[in-house]
Amino acid sequence: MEQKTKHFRKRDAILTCLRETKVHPSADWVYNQLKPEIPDLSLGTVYRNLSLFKEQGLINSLGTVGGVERFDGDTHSHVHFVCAQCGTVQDLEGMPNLPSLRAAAENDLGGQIEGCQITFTGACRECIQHQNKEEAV
Amino acid sequence: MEQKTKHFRKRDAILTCLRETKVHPSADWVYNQLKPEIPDLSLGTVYRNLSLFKEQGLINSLGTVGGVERFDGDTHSHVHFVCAQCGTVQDLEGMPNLPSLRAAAENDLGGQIEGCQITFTGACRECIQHQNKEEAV
DNA sequence: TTGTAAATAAGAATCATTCCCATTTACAAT
DNA sequence: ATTGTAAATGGGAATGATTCTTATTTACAA
Repeated sequence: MEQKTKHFRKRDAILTCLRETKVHPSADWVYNQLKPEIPDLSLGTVYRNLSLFKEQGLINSLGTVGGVERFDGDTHSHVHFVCAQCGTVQDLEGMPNLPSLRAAAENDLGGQIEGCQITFTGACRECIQHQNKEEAV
Repeated sequence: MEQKTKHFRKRDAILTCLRETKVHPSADWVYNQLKPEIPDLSLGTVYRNLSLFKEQGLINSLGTVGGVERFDGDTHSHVHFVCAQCGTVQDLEGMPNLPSLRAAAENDLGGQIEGCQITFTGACRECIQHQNKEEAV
């Protein structure tokens, strides 16, 4: 019974992991993150639960980056920036006018809007710095 | 030489196909659309050229819908609506404040912004109507 | 202790996308 | 016209993320 203290639902561990990180991870990242503390964790379980959380609205999907789906445990309305080179995702705060944008969209559409996703792409600061170094050689 | 008139680069056919439709198609859709008039077209060629166009900025990718990448031959700045049920994509016109949004993002970021993608999700008019019919039974 | 429904592990299956290489095409030089 | 050659392509194999299947394990209540 020494497991009792360390034992928790894997489901909870996956959700907690997602909520505690800001890297907007993939399923595989979550799996590798948890594997050391939960050695008998299966990748299928990570996929299954992420998919479940998504249905329940507990997390959001950012869509795919480089062919791999990325998730966000922070469901409050915000904007993302994705570096096209390294795949890093960061949050952008202080975006104005999001509600007015949604209102305008609702106005233009015959359907029912449920969600909105705003993603900027480009090159992050680190990738730009690395490029500059290479060019200097 | 009777091919001469009908012959054009497959590359051109793919780009034209994408520019003439508003369905924001997948690679597979483009392939099936062109196959009757170009029987020896290969799916690999469609993927290869779409990928090339994307690099060259001739087309945009909308990301994946239901696990399949969707493309847009219309590169002018606009907003999309994706029906989560049937996967239909439509353009939303008349969105205000997009430039101010980008300016705010640029301000908040240490990197270089190159693109912006705004996507609303929900249920399109047709899917809502179908649901209502079913509920009435 | 037992029944049972949910959760899981492990690995097979699926399927969109990419890769590889032999062949074909376009086009310029001869 | 012929030839050379670099780009484009077809076809099919390879890849890899994701989903599915099934037997097993767990939690928990009776």
